[in-house]
Amino acid sequence: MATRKGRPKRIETDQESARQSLIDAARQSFAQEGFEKVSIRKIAQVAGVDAAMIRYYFGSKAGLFEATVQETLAPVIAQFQTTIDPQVPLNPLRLMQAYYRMIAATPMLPKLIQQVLNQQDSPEAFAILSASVDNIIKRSENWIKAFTQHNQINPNLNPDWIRLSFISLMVFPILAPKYIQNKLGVEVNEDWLMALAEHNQTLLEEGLFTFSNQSPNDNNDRREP
Amino acid sequence: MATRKGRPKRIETDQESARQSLIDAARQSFAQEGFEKVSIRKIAQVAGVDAAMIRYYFGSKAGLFEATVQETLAPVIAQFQTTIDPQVPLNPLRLMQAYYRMIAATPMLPKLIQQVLNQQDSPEAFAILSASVDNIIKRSENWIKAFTQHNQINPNLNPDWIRLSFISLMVFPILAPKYIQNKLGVEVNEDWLMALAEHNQTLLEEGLFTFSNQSPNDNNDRREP
DNA sequence: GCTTATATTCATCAATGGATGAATTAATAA
DNA sequence: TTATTAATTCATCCATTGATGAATATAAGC
Repeated sequence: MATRKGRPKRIETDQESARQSLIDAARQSFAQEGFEKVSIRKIAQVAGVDAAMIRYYFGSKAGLFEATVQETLAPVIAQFQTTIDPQVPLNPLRLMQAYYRMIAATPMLPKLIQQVLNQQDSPEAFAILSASVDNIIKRSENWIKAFTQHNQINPNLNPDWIRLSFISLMVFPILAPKYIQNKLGVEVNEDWLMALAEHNQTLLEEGLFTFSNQSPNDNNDRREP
Repeated sequence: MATRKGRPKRIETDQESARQSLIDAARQSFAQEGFEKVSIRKIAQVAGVDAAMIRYYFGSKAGLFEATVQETLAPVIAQFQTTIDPQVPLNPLRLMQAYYRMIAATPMLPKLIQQVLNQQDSPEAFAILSASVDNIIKRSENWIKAFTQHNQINPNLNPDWIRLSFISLMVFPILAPKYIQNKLGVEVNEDWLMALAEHNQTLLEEGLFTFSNQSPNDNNDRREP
């Protein structure tokens, strides 16, 4: 931004502060290319700022990642947590919708989360995430237990894995590689995500077929007896 | 391996060739840490070989990645393709089982595939993969069309997305970050995967609940009317 | 046996990347 | 007004990395 050295004159236009520009550029770059692949020089260039500003504001590249993830996740997770607030029992559809609204508002979130979860860098961000995950897991345990006790869950399923199934349906579409997303007609925006939530719920409730207990084999399938 | 310079004496023990050691080390390292993160020196060290061997056999780091992915994928994909051979109509359960057998035999495959699909490096490997994906997508189209024409698919579902659902259930568990896998009790070995295949199929066929069309809300759920 | 091809290590180069201190300019406090 | 603090660029250092050209030792062909 600043063309010459020294502290820039205060200007009252709406251009972002250098710090914020860096966070924005970092969020974008880290999500797209991953922590290792992007250089601080590239990020600084995208932000239109000298690379030394990263040290000034965040201490290091890792610090920038930390701050980026935290400032991106924190508000959105907080919002998410209130949406599924503990006063109201956990409802899978509502959980999924809350999650999808969160994603729609910040599309690069999934990739960022994936990175935090994979490379254990950024302990702060990891703490935020794992706390949220633990919360959901914990509450879903009660949910499943209640349903199991009332024999409402299909006895042919492994009850330990229905959370896995639920999360698979919920998360994979928005986490899949772009190539796969294109092949499968994935389009991450609010409308599409809300429709997918309905689709997923219907699938979980009713199954894939018109007539239950019908095998999904091909018409002329010849399987071993 | 060789301690001193020059071509090593031929030895009849069963130790691998340097080339093979490199491929093995690379497969391991690339899958665990990603292309950018691992250095050729690290790979060479794991392989017990000088880093210059990478240039000698593969030309470059990218060449090593290419060769690694190709030599890892090619045989396994070929096997996979025959398992779902075109003579026999595509059966989802069989497809999933074939896929899981492939994964069980080569556990680092999913991460490798993910990398190839994400970073467009390694055009050869990408070609192998996309050919296989295209094949499956194409054949599943027929499968879905047939079912749709006979009104066998739940009309409340979006037929364009049932492949997405299927693949979500199939792929996410083995692709999820380790942290999530642990939380959800994922354990990638043949037995577990085969059981998961059954679970997934049951879920798709019958849905989650004992009584169809029952809403999965909490008992005392208070949702907006 | 001599020559050529093969397989291997070693030393090093050039590029890239992250980190850092200094210089510079503006805002703010005393 | 002056001294201090804040915000910024610039030049540069140092480590890591991928690539490369020897040098060296064995195997293989004639």
